Amino acid sequence: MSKSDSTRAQRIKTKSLERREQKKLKLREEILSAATELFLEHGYEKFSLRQVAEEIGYSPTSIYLHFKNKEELLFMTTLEGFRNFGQMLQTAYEATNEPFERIISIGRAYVKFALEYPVHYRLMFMQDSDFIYKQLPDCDGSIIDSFAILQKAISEALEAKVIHGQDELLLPTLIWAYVHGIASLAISLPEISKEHAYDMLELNKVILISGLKTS
Amino acid sequence: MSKSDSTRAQRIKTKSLERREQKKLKLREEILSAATELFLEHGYEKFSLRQVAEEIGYSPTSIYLHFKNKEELLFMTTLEGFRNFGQMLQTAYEATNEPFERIISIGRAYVKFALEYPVHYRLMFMQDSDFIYKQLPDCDGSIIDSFAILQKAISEALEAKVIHGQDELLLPTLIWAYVHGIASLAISLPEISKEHAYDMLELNKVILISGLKTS
Amino acid sequence: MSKSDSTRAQRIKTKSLERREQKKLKLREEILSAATELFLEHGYEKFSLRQVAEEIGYSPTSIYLHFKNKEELLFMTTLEGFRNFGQMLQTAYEATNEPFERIISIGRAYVKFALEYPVHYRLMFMQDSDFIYKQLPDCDGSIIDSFAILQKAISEALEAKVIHGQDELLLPTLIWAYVHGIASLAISLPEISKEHAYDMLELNKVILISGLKTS
Amino acid sequence: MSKSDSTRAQRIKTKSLERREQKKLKLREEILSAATELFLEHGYEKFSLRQVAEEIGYSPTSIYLHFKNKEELLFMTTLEGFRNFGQMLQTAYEATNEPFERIISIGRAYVKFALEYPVHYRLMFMQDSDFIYKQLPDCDGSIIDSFAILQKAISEALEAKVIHGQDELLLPTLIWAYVHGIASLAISLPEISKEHAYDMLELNKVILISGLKTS
DNA sequence: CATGAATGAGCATTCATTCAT
DNA sequence: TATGAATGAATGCTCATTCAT
Repeated sequence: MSKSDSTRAQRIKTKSLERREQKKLKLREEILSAATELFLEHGYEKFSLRQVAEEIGYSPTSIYLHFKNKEELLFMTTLEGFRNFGQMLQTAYEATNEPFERIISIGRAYVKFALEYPVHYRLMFMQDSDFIYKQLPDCDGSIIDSFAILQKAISEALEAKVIHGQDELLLPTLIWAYVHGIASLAISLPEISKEHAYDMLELNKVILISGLKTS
Repeated sequence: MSKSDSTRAQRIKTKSLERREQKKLKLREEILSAATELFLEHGYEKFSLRQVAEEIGYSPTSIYLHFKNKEELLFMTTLEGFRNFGQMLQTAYEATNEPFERIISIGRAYVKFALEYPVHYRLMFMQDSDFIYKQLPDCDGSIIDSFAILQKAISEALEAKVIHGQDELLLPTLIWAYVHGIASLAISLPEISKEHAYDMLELNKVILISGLKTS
Repeated sequence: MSKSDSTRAQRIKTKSLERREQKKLKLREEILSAATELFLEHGYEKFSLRQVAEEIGYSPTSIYLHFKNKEELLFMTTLEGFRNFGQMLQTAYEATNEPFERIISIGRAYVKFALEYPVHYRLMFMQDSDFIYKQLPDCDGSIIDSFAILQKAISEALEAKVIHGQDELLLPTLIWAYVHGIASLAISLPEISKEHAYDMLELNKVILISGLKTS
Repeated sequence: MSKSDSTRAQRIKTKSLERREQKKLKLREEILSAATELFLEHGYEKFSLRQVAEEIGYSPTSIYLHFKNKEELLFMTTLEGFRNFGQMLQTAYEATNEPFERIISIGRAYVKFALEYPVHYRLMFMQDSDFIYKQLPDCDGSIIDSFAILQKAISEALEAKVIHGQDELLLPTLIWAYVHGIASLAISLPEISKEHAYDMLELNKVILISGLKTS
C-alpha cells in the first residue's frame, strides 16, 4: 500500500512537474518568436519588451521570468538562428566530396537558409548587432562556426589545387560576401524573387568556375 | 504716389521675402546637415529632434517650421543619401571610357559610398524602409536611378563584346549583389575593416576578369 | 489497541508538531536576522523582501507564511532593535552601583547601540515612524522602557544628592538629548567618526561632572 | 510716432518677459516646497518625482524643465535651508559682544530655526544625506558655513578665557551635538513641546555655565 | 520667424503581493 | 510547508509634438 502509493504520488508529481516545465518552455518559445518578429519590425533601439509582452498577451513583468533583461532576450533570439544555420552549412559540407562542389553546396545552403528564415538571417547578418557578437564567444560550444566551414571547404579546394588563389582569409570572405549579397538583396528588395535569387546563384557558379577553377 | 510708391513697396516686400526665403532655406540646409551628422553618429533609431535642434542652436520647435515631423526630416535626410549616391555612381561611370573599367569604377564608388555613409546606406538598402520607398516615387526627379547606371554600363560592355553573357537583367543584378555583399558585410560586421573591404573589391575584380571578360 | 495506540499516535503527533513549530520558529528567526542584516546594509527604503528571500535561500512567497507583509517584517525587525536597546541600557544600569557612573554608563551604552545599529536607531528615534509607534503599545511587555531606565538612574542620583537639580522630567530629557545629539550627529554626518563620537562622550562626562555633580 | 511706438512695444515685451519669468520662478518654488514636504514624508528612496508632480498638479515631465533630475531637485531643496540657517546663526553671532552669551545666542538661534523650519532641518541634519554633502562644496559661496560660526564664537570665548577647554574641534562639535539633540528630539517626538525644548535650552545654559565657564 | 511651456506616451526595470498547486 | 507563475503599480527618464505668444 505505502509503496505503490508513494510511487503513484511520485508519478503524479513528476508528470505535473513535466507539464509545468513544458508550459514554461512553450511560453519561452512564444516570447522568443514574438521578439524576433518585433525586433525586425522596429530595429534594435525601438524594440521594446512591452510590445513583446503585449504581442504574447502577458504582462511585461512576465518576460523577466524567462530572460534576465532586454539584452539577453535579444541575444537568445539570435542564438537560435546561429544554431540552425551552422547545422545547415555543416550538412551541405558533408553532402559531397568534390572540393569545388562543396563550396557551391555550401553557398546554396547559405542562400536557402536566408530565404527560408529571412527574419533570423536579418538578425544575424544585416543588423548592427554589436551586442550579439560581443556575447557570442561566451556561448556554449553548440554553435558551429559557420564561417569556419566555408573557410575549410575553400582551403581544401586550394590544397587540392582545384581552385587557385593565395590569401587564406580574403577569398573565403569574398565568397561569403557574394552569397550574402545575393541573399540579403533578395530579402530586402521585394522585386527580387526566390527564383531570381537561385538564378543569380547559378550564374555565380558559372562565373566562379571560370574565375577560380584551375583549367 | 500710388503707383510708383506701391511698386517700391512691392519691391521692398519682394526683396524682404526673398531674403527671408533664403534665410529659411539656409536654416533648412543647416537642419538637414546637422540631422545627417547626428544620423551618422547615432544611427537611425536613436536619432532625436532635440539633438538636431541643440546642434544647430535653435529650439526644437523651430524644426517644425521646416519639416512636418520627425519622419519627414528623416526622409529628407535619406533623400540626400540617394542624391549623393546617384551622383557618385554617375561620376564613376563618366570617369573612364573603357567598358569593363567602367563597371569596376562603379563598383568602387558603390562601396565607397556605403563605407562613408553607412547609416544612409543601411536605410537605403538594408532595411525594410517602407516609409522611404513609399515616398520616393513622389519625389522630384533629381534622383538618378542608380541601378540603371550599372545596368547601362554592363549592357554597353556586353554590346562591345568586352564581356560575355546573355540575360539583360540577371548579370547586372548579380554584380550589384557582389558589391552589395561586400559593402553590407563590411557595415554589419565590425571585424571587417574598410581596408579589408577594398581588398575584397580588388580580388573581386580579378575574378570578374577571368569570369566575365572575353578572350 | 485503541487507547495506547492513540496515545502513541498522539505523542508522535505532538512531537511532530513540536518539531514543525521549532522548524518554523527557526525559519522565522532566519528571516528576521537576514532582514536585519539587509536592513543595516541597504537602509530602510531600499530594503526588499526578495533580497531577504534570496539571502536565506527561500522563495519570496515563503516569507508570507511567517509575516503578513513587508510592513510586519519591518516592524518585527525594528522591534528587535527596541528589545536589544532596552537590554543594553538595562545592563549598563546594572554595571555599577555608583549613581553618577550609572548615568555615564547608560549614556555610553546608548551611543554604542546607535553606532552599532544605525539603521535601527534611525528608525527608532530619527524618523516619523508612525507605523512603529502605533503598534508598539500593542506589543508584548518584553520591551523595556528605555527612557524610564535613564530617568530612574537620574532620580536616584538626585535622591542620593550626587547631582543637583529639581525638575523630575527636564533633566533626564536633557541628558537624553545630549546623548541623542551625539549619536544622531555621528549617524547623519559622515565626517564624524565613531572615535570622534566617543571623544565627545568623554568630554560630555567632564562637563557633566562640573555641571551637575555636587561638590 | 515710430520711436514712442517701438518703446511701447519694447515695454510690453519686457513686461511680458518679466511676467513669464516670475511665473516660472513661482512654479519652481512650488516644486521645491512640494518636494521638501514629500521628501520628509517618504524618505530619500521612496521620494518620487511623479508624486511631486501630482502634488503640484503638473505632469512629471514639467519638473525636468526646472531641474536636471531627481538629485538636483533634492539638492536644491536642501540648499534653501542651508542659506536661511547660516544667516540666522550669523545674526545671532552679531547680536552680542559678550563671548559666552554669543555661544548661548547661537544655540538659541539654532533651536529656533529647527523648530520653525523642522522640515528643512530634518533634510539638513537628520537624513542620511550623503548626496547633499557631496555637492555642497561645489556650491556658490552664498552659503555661510554655519558650523564655522559656532566654532569661531567658541574659540573666541576660549581665547578670552571666558571658558576653559583645549581641543579646537571637539568642544564646538559637542556643543553642536547638545543643541542638535534638543532640536532633533523636539522635532521627532511629538510629546516634546516647543516650550519644553526651550526649557531644556535654559537648563543647558545653566549646566554650561558651571561646566565651562571659568571662575 | 522663433520659442518656452507643457504634456502624453513610451521605455526598462523592480517590487510587493496573490493564487493555484 | 513551500513555491513558481503571474501581475499591477510604481519609478526615473526621454521624446515628439502642440499651443500660445
